[in-house]
Amino acid sequence: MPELPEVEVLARHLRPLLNGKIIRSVEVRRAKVLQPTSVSRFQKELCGAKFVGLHRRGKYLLFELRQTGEREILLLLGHLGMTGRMYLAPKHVPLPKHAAVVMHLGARKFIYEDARYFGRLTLDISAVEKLGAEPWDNNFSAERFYKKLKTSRQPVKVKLLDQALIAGVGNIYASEALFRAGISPRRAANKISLARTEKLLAAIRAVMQEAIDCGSTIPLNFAGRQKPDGLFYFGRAAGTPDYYVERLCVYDRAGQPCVNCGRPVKRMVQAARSTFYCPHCQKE
DNA sequence: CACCATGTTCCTTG
DNA sequence: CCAAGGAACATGGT
Repeated sequence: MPELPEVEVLARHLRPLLNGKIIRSVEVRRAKVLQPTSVSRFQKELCGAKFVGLHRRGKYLLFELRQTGEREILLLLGHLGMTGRMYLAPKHVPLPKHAAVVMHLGARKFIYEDARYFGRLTLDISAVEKLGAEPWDNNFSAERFYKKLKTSRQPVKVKLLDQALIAGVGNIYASEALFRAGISPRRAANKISLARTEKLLAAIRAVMQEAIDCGSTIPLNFAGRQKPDGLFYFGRAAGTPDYYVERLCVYDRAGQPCVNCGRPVKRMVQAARSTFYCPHCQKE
């Protein structure tokens, strides 16, 4: 469930649940997700530690932990990959098939499960240093965005997925933001005007903020495995009965009418990923 | 069986 | 050296 808005909503959900909880023991069922941290080091560092904070950076979660009586804060980095989930469950419930890491917290346990094991839960936090700006970072102006885009001839859609440029945009919200800004996904990054870049940055922020608001409003079951559980790509804001009615404008809507002009939404492949767009509303 | 999937990293090619 | 493209990772859904 993994672009910036989903991770942000998850962080807000988990923060109060984990805060103050002490890790009694750690079960690693798939060592791959800890890499390059070893299972023994992971267990040694985490056992007895207390959760004292939780932050999001891009699509990453940063858990802050502290051993009793110690000053130093230990950082644990989480990433959900494509199919990762993190949630708390009562201690006695059976583990899901793809549980990768389980932290026993007493009455409850913290579960990281991931059907495809593309995600991470590791003490190696080096990935965060490589990230670009947060979309709302005051230091990240349209001018700076524009200068970054100037250095590449790649299609703008592909550049939006570059986490070193701007952190947190994934395949769904890249298409949505470009539709919102009226920019063709095919447009070369270095050929976008400053004025268009301003529209694009505003669109990215708006699309992300609306998704966060949506995810904060609709009922979510983070432990569930049904389609809308813990996800809100397909949610509609406010707790209306039809909350999983399509909310996105173009993503996964190939062949359906554009919400703007009524002409069919198209799908194409860029850098081996699907892009959805309206050829009429998004000119080159 | 074929093809698709919210992400990142590594290898190859030009 | 760099940018760009594609495969790999591993599993499940349609």
